[in-house]
Amino acid sequence: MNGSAQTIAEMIRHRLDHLTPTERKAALVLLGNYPVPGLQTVAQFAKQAMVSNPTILRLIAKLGFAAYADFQRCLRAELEARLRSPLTKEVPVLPATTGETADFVSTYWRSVMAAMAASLKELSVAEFEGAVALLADHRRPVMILGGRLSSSLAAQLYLHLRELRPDVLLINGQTASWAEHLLDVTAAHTLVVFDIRRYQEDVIRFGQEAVRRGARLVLVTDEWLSPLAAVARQVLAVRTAVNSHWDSFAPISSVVEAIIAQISTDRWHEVRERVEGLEAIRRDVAL
Amino acid sequence: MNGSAQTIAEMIRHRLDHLTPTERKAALVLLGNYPVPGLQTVAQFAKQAMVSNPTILRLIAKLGFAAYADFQRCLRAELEARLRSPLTKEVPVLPATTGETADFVSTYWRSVMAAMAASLKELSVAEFEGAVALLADHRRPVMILGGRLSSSLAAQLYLHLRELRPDVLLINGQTASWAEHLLDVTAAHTLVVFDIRRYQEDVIRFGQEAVRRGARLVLVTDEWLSPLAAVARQVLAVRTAVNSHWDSFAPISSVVEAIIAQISTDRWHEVRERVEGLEAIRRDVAL
DNA sequence: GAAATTTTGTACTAAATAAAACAATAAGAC
DNA sequence: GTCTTATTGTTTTATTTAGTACAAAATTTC
Repeated sequence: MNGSAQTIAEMIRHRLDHLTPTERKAALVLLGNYPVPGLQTVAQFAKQAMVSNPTILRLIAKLGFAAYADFQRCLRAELEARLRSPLTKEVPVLPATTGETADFVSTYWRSVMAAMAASLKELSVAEFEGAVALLADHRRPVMILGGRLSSSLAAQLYLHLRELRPDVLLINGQTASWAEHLLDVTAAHTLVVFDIRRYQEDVIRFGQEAVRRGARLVLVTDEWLSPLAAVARQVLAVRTAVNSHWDSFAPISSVVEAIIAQISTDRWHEVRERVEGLEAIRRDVAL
Repeated sequence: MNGSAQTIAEMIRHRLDHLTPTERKAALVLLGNYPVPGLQTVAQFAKQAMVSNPTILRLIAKLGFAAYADFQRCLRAELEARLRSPLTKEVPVLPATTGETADFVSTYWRSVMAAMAASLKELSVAEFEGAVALLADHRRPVMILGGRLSSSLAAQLYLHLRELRPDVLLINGQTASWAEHLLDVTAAHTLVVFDIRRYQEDVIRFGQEAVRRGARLVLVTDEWLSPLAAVARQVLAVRTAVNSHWDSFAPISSVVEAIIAQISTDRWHEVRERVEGLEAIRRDVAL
């Protein structure tokens, strides 16, 4: 068996670009509601992913498994480790290194830091730089969209990016009103979507339609990858699973800040001018 | 099909005394690390439970399934529902030290992690717990306010806290419209303010006036402390200074999440009921 | 634009699996 | 202690399943 401690989900994400289009389709279905599709028979998995049986087998082979049964065994082992704590039980306590306290905040904090560390390892520098290039390009108007909970992250990017450049739009409010924004999307646009579990149908549809209209999509998502990963130009995936019933936004927040920081550094002369201009205006208006 | 409202685990527990000793043995193995044994083949399951194949099949039959495949389909459906829900717990992943790269993201990321680590040391557990107590108290309506950039953090707290309890209000929009909210503030209110450098005059005035009206103020701020610290009941201060022209929100975001996590854990029964109720409504409205 | 190569699906085979029939064992009744 | 019944395991049989060979299609290369 492959001795590495990484999950199959991570393996897939890592090799996603080395897969053929159809294989990627199947892989994304698996990640979409991981790991259930992989627990079915090859035929069922293939049907769900709308590919043929051999494609599934080829995918599994590329991941380094000698047989489909081995792959399933692996998935079940992961699942077992992951489900070990039932809902009713107390939140597991992380091992505290000597001298450190074991209160709730500290424990939680450490699990966030663990997620941050894991995210750093998994975040693709190439994807990140691609996203920065798109967002730093003033000729490309930017639209930003988030889900029900992740809309605060969309807001964070919006509020900061707006300081750095013009033509930034935050899509919020009722879903029904999104149609008008979609109508305005052109091939010149860059769309940033925040989509983390559970992935939102309306957000996904918006992203897909925007891509169909030629926009370039930057997707910020969690380790299980939103279905939008299939059509995104750049995928920024981080670890959000922490010691809580809710996902942590800290790693995502850091991605947003890192983008802002990189743009600020790369184009500091422009940015500085703009920020100073903004402050002057605020000062004047306040009086 | 069977009464699909209950899980297979519940079905088994319910019928445990009507099973033969060997069947019970198998059933308990299944419950032991549910649902993984049931996702294997009959032979594997039987071997793990140290019973014969037909015993497994008889057990499955007694649970009301016509075929083993049906039973597995059911288990997978359960699993899917369980893993998709925000009620799911994740096992935290611990950081693994690795060869360090020196690209921009990595460097930035490390400075955020340093800020996180510093924040953990400086964050007062007593202040945190006091804040949680205030926000968990349903008799106290909550108002949330953020500054120009930190309003995304206010939104984050609002979006999550709203999932856990009623009477949560986010103050946004134009400064001029804040007056009406201020008028509604009573001594029963808890006000949460996010104020980080550079501290905003209007936000500070709002906080001061709210305290004058008897509200209790929870202040979330940076290491340099907003002037509001003078009148705040609880001050949650974290390190936000990082390797950038802008402050990092990750530590603040983590404070927000830690509050949400603590409330979710402490009052899990209430919270679970509420979250399930919300999901039911969302499902219904979607139709 | 034709040839070569890669990608993907169809048709088939060999192996494993679920399920049934039957035999053996254990438990309980009288 | 023998008979009856309930319980469990062994063997066998159809299916289903994973896996393979090969052809079609799509893509790339020249």
